[in-house]
Amino acid sequence: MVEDANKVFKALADPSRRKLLDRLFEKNGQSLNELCLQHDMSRQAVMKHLDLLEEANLVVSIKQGREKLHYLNPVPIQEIYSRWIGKFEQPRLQALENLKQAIEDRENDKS
Amino acid sequence: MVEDANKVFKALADPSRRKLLDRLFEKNGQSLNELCLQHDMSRQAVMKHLDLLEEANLVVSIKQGREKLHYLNPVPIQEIYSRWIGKFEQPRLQALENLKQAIEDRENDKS
DNA sequence: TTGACATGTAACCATTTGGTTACCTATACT
DNA sequence: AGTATAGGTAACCAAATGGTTACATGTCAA
Repeated sequence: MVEDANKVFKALADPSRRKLLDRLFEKNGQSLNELCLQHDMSRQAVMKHLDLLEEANLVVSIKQGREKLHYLNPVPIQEIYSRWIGKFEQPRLQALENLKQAIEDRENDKS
Repeated sequence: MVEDANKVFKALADPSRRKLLDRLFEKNGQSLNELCLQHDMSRQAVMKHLDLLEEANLVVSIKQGREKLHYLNPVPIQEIYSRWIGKFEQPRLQALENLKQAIEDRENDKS
């Protein structure tokens, strides 16, 4: 599966969708209606958000009778971390050092 | 500084802005014009993206003469990871552990 | 089989977003 | 002083986004 990082980032960009992930984190396998109870918008709006989360592969759903149960899939988040975010963490201290140095240089120019 | 996670997520949601961060990762402290050379859009558009990155505190800039130099600030990304993303990773490792255990159990049943 | 419930689809709307062009300001170089 | 260079502001535009309402479909249970 070639995961589309852009879809994941876009999906994570909206607070309502992050809240949905939070709710699923608290209780996995909730139905659409169940998730709607905690969100102050129409069922259809919640469904749209869930669709985006599914397209980003952050949520997996299973139809069970007339209900559709939603499960968290943490893999894309982990992939984003290791492939994209992690590389910023390692040089973090060095970057801060460079920043500090740049500021100090500027201060020296003033005096 | 109470960092606004929403601004960070929104800033990271656009591929052009992630590319800007990537360019700064390769070479820190670039000027606006320098960054424009690698992006197929107007200088003003790049500037807007950099403004958003600054508002999200992902980039810090310093005016030096007539140039404005841009530096990467990895702190918000690290904070997002530890506060929000990390909590999804931990259960994932647990899930993998469970899977590993299940496989080992099955292997033991065979023997 | 009929009614209630859970989900799906479609049309529509306001606001945000990501880009443009045109013009303005500030600094450096001769 | 005058010109080139680097950056800033503003008005504008098309498309994407996040929501709505109205209606349709599928499933359970009496």
